[in-house]
Amino acid sequence: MKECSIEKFHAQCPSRELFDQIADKWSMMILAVLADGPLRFNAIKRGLEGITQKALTQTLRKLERNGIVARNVIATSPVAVEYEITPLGRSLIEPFKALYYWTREKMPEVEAAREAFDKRMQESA
Amino acid sequence: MKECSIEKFHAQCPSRELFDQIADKWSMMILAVLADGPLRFNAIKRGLEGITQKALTQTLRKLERNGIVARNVIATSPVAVEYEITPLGRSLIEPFKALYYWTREKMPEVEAAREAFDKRMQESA
DNA sequence: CAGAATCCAAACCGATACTG
DNA sequence: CAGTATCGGTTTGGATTCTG
Repeated sequence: MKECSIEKFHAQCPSRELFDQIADKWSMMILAVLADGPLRFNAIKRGLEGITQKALTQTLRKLERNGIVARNVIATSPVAVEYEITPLGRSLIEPFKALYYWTREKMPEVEAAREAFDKRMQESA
Repeated sequence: MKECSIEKFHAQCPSRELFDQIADKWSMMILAVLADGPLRFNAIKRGLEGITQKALTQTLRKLERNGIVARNVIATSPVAVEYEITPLGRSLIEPFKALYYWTREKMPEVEAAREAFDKRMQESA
């Protein structure tokens, strides 16, 4: 594996590959939803409007594989499964929150930029 | 538009929609590459191994529309186009860097988790 | 409840060719 | 140089159905 820096991202860089995996919207949102404590499958689903069962399952598996969430099966009937953030996953919350708060704070500026852009495009068309 | 909090992401929440747009790997990587100063199209491309011209164009347009990068056409022959981070975009670098450094720092833990997970899967199969 | 399996449409993706 | 346009191929995503 090649090494890589923040200035130059090699396709084979292991950090970059991990970056690709965690930097998707559902991963971030699931972590946010789990931040306050463990939740069961359908509880997570309820917290993430718009996610399908399939996408949730896939993303949870990915997070589990990367050691970011833990999957605990509780042997009741019917079985309950609860998902919990690991300590590793917890260390990821701070960076994610900063990003999320950025979007809330900068929304007005972004909206203005979009309007200006769309107007420019419209004029040149 | 519905409001939403970090605990509950509504599908129509404007912050969430913005979040979806910026939280993709190429956006983050382009910003990192531009962090030290403006670069021209092909220079950015050289910094991002694996990106296609199409993906780069699309991502740059998206970033431009959201006010994160500025596109400056320099009227030479042939024309030169340089991309530059805006102040708004610059405010996004800190959160992104934190995320990137996380991947570098936690890589060993993640690798270990993956091996353990794959072993569990293999055993149950 | 917590998924797995399946199917189909839609989005995306890279490769190629072309342009001012 | 900095793109646009196009075209299969593949992946993705949603909806639905089924199960221990």
